[in-house]
Amino acid sequence: MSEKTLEKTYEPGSVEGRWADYWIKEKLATPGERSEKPSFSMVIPPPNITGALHLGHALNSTLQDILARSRRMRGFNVLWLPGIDHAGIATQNVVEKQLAAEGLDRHKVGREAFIERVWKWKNESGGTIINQLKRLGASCDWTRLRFTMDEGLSRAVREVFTSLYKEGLIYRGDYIINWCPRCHTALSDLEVEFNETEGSLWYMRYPLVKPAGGIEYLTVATTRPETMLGDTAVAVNPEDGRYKALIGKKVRLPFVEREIPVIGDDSVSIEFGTGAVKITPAHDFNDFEVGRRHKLQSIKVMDESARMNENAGPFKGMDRYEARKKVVSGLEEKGLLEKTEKHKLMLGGCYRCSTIVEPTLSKQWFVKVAPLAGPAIEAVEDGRIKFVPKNWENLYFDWMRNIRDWCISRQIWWGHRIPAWHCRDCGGVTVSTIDPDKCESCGCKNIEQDPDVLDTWFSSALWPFSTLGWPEKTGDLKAFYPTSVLSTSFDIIFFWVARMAMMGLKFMKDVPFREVYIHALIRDAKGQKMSKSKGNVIDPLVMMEQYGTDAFRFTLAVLAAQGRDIKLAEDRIAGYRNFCNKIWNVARFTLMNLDETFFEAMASGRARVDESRFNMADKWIWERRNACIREVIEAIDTYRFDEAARVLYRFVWHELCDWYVELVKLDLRGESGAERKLDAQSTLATVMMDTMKLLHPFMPFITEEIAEKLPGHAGSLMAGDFPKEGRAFPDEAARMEDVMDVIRAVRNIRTDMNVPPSAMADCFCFADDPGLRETLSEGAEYIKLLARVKGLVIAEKGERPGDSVSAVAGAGQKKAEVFVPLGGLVDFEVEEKRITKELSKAEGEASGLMKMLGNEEFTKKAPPEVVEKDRARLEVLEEKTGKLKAGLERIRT
RNA sequence: GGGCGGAUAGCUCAGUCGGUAGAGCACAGCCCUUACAAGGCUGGGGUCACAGGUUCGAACCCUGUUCCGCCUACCA
Repeated sequence: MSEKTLEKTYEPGSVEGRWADYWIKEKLATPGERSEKPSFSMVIPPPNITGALHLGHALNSTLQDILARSRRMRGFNVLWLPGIDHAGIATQNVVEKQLAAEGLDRHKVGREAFIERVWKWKNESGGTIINQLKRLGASCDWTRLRFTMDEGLSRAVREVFTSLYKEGLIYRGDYIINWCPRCHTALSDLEVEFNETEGSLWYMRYPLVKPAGGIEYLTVATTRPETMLGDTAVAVNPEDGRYKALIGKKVRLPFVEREIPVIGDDSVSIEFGTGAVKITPAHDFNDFEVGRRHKLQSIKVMDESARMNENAGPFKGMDRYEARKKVVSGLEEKGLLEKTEKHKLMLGGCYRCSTIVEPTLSKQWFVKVAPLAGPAIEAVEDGRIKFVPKNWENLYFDWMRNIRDWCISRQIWWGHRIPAWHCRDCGGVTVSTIDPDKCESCGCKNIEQDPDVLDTWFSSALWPFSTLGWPEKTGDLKAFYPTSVLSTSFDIIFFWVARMAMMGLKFMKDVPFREVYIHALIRDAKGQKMSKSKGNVIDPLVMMEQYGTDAFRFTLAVLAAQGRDIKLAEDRIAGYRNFCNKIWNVARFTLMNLDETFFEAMASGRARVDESRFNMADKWIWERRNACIREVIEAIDTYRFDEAARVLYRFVWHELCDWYVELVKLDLRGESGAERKLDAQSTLATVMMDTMKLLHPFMPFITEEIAEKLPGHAGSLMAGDFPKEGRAFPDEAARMEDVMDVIRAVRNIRTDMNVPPSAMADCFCFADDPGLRETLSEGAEYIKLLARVKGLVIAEKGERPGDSVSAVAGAGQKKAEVFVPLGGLVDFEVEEKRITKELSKAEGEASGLMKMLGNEEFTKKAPPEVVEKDRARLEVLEEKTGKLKAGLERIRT
């Protein structure tokens, strides 16, 4: 007995923390400085500093960890760089809430003190997700942890901003942007989330200044009546016969009594509404464009909180929704409201606070995207960046080709402050990487830095090179840029992938990553999106606590099929918890069977696995092991994590545990001699260790815990190597399968004939093929042990034993007829049914094959190997049906 | 409106070259056989959404239909 015994069940809670700490303490995820090994690098998609680990993070981190650990074990110099982003708006919201609780607000506190406060919050409670990732076992290089507001990364931001500005790719201008009236900041197009809402369409009459041809007024339809106060035109389609004559005429805007022109513009749909559209350039994206085309005046009617301003006449001071009601009722009183219809529309809300966004004219900083997008499109077109699965490329192209300029300024304080200084004297703008002390234009010192900060995604776009030290020319950049792969969710292809591609190509002259793996989205068991409001959120930390991190990780991996959403049900995790326990117990079995003699042999080097000393069972498991290694590597390299996990599951449970462990028990008992016992122990121990290595990228904790106790292992699996395929034994493995088939056939008979498991049976195997007889003789002890057989006879043919039940065994080329005598216990009726069933199945299959082989078209046109395969199959089936028929004959006579 | 994806066992899903439809879970029967009852053995269960087409042969390729997701869009 080994001293290293295991508990009967696996207790993840007691081992996970120890290993997580150990990996970090030993810095096992830190790549070698000057490594000869090929590089493999990834940057983590930086989670928000305000965030907690959710299933999306857990999935993505698990998959990345599988990549990182397997590559590391396979001899790559792996860098997986972790970090977090500063989440400008979200973080500011958190701290503003704190201030509000103290009866303060950021304006009372002041900019400098406020930012200090945010840093304080960051240091105290920000980035909890980092610890949660460590808990998940993520093998990031924690010594390289980065934060978007770090000094180095901030320098990269300034460098990029300045460079793009000098090149004219960053500009400042009056544009219509999405404004959040609660956060008081501009939002980029992507930060607005649209939802279908039940609204109304109001039909409003604008009186003509000079009624003509009996027409008194023009009716326009709108979903936002309050914006009419800022209307500066009414547009109609120039092709619209109804209104053609009115183009150039004027209408009088109710309430504010402004005279505005009727204009012709192609963008107006003739069919929708009345065919006449009110134009509010200061509060609508489309109207803004129309306004530019027709050089219309823009009149803002709301302030930064979306309250009506001085331009709103009698509605000044009202909230926009109150104003809407008052405008509608006012029009009604004047008889200018024609009708109201129910109308579904898409309303945009702030992605941080869901407040309905107000399109507003405002002075903002923009990145001119088109010149940057071109090269980024090309990089995907010519394959320098590959998407997996490939169809996501379409989404990328669509967006990149229809891209609008990116609004990068935010009216908040937490973030990278825009490195632009405005001159109070001459109005000139000075943009610089280092704080200037005078105006570039007039040389005066009366300058002031722009108050705005940059969109958080601006710094995230630089992440793949800023984290490696850019703009310094560092060794890390040289070794790890471009990164090998970026793993992320499809919903940030726009936010992040596309922008990284643009910035990487612009500033590094190379793609930021060679492959982009887009993982699935996790939904609940019913296929619904998880959300706090629905209450169907599964907390990964709770799952890890309850079922063990390894079980949880394995579940995520096995569900991560490409191109499909993941429906996560808790009982799946429980299922893989059982798998962990199975692994634990086969390890337990192994350790229980490695005795003193074995350890002594180990010490003297005699217990090394020796392929030339394998017996039939050893060769079979070795063959399966080789296949497992091959298939796992192939699957991981093509991002088929589900396939890899399935292969492992099958190997461990159905090959190693169900068969090899049962087969090897014979030799472990010492009945085949001490030498054979030692060989069996060596094979078992080796296969177990290899199994731990194979599983390690998926289940890092349990595998380390077990490997530590297995003989001949020191240190960590993580730092060790990955198993390599060994010698192949295809023919020997097939022979083992023939033996297994006989075992299955006997078990089958036993169950069907209700032979109690405790009763031993006799068995006769008749086989024409001498090779098969030899195989079965070699496997005789296995058949006895695993099919619970007492007396076993193997012969070419013989007297059919009396009162026996028969079956035909063999998945291989040749069939054996198996008889189990049951004394007086045979229920011939049951037996007849059994055989008839099997016979009809075989005959059905055979007749299908015969029909096909009888078809000349098939034999002529199908590839010869397919025809040959089917011929052989038919032959085997005919042998089988013959034997079954003979069996039936015997029963009936 | 445009685009993408899906429909295979009771459930969740694999199925890569077009060549015998698979797994896990669930279910049923028997079993506490010394690694494991979070287990073992055995079994039942499918018109591959529907209709055509291509082919010797289709779950797979093509066309159309139905249903279900998701993403996008300036019909105010």
